[in-house]
Amino acid sequence: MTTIHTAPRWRRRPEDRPGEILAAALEVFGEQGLAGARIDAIAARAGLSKGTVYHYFPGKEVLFRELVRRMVRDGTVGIVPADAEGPAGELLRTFIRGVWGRMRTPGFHALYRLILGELHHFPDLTRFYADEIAGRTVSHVAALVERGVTAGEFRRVDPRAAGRTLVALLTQHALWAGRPELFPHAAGRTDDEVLAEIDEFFFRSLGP
Amino acid sequence: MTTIHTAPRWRRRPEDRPGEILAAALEVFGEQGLAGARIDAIAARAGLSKGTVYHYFPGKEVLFRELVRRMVRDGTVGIVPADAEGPAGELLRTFIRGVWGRMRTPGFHALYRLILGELHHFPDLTRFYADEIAGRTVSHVAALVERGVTAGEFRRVDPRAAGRTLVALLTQHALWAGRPELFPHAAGRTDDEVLAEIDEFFFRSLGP
DNA sequence: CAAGTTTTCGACCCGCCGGTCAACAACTGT
DNA sequence: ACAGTTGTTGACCGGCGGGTCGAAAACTTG
Repeated sequence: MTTIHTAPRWRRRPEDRPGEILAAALEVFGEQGLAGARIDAIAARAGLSKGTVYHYFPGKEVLFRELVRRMVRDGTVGIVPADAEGPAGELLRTFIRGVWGRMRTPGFHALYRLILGELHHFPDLTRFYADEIAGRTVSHVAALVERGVTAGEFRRVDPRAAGRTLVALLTQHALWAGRPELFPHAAGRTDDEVLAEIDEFFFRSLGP
Repeated sequence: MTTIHTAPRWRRRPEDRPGEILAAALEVFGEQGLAGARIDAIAARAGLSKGTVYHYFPGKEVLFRELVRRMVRDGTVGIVPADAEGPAGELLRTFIRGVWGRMRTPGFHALYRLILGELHHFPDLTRFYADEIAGRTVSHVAALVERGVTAGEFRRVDPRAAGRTLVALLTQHALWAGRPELFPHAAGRTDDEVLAEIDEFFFRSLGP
């Protein structure tokens, strides 16, 4: 008599589940919004059943909070480096490439949509995002611009205005690039071309 | 015996109802999203009961469609004027002021949020928006920039890239200005100051 | 391999909300 | 003043989906 070791119908992988669930949640929340997302859909996209989701997260709202909090935190890592050496223009260009790279990942759209559309339900997360992301990035650019101004590398501009300008250009172009069916202006442009456009316009207006 | 004409408990105003309902719907949809908005809430905000909403609109989705369609259509009127006389710089500045004025109304946020977050449920509206708004505005700016370039008023730039730049700046700054608790960068700036920033940056990078 | 542990499943419960409808109140015409 | 019309109401229904829970399957330990 041969004992047949069939493959188990499913495996226990408690280490990986939370991450898988959060990844699926980002997709579904990003497409359907907080209210429109169904837990069944998140579970299915993660290859699980609903009960398992509730085994790791106590409810929809907590899952949402955890997701946003993690995304926002991870989004900052590496984006805002300690002040480095070199001309401000170079530092700004590496910063631009770094931010652009992150913004062109599929997760960025979902996250931005959630921040814009759902974050007001969570005042603490609103404050967290405003402080950790929105405020910091502009301030960081402003600091770099200011260095360039005092070094005579750029003309005298309001550093914070320049920071807003750059962040606005990057954000909006990333949004457009991710939804070509909705924003046809950028159709046919590669990421590098778009980046070159932004670079050209931004630094041109900083020149003396 | 005196006949007392008490004021009626409610009045029949069939002409005004659709508009009132749509206005309330814009607010509630804007705050809660398509799935999160409750018809009761829309009715209450319009000072009506749920049944009346269903008297004028056959259902939630149709109400949403009607709302977006009307908003998008009204949003274009006057924004894109026929080609007028004068230097391109002047035409661009009046265009900028016009667009900025519309974008700084409270309805713009709600609408933009809905376009970004919900419009993918309605492919026909997606196409409609892409064609009527997103495409046209950038093309319009590009046309004006091109005039300025051939007239020697601006340096030689890619007109469409310039169009994207301007629209990106206006859109993001309007978004920020409407949510200061989420985007603290622009705190304390008046609309005119923001507009001056955009103007300065944009035209500076068009100069020879 | 047996007993114990923990992950996973899926059937079930129940409150909420989109949608319905009959009654009613505000109008209109005569 | 009365009948007819229709805008408006609010109680009601049914399905959907968030959340629960017992049982079964996958591991672990000895």
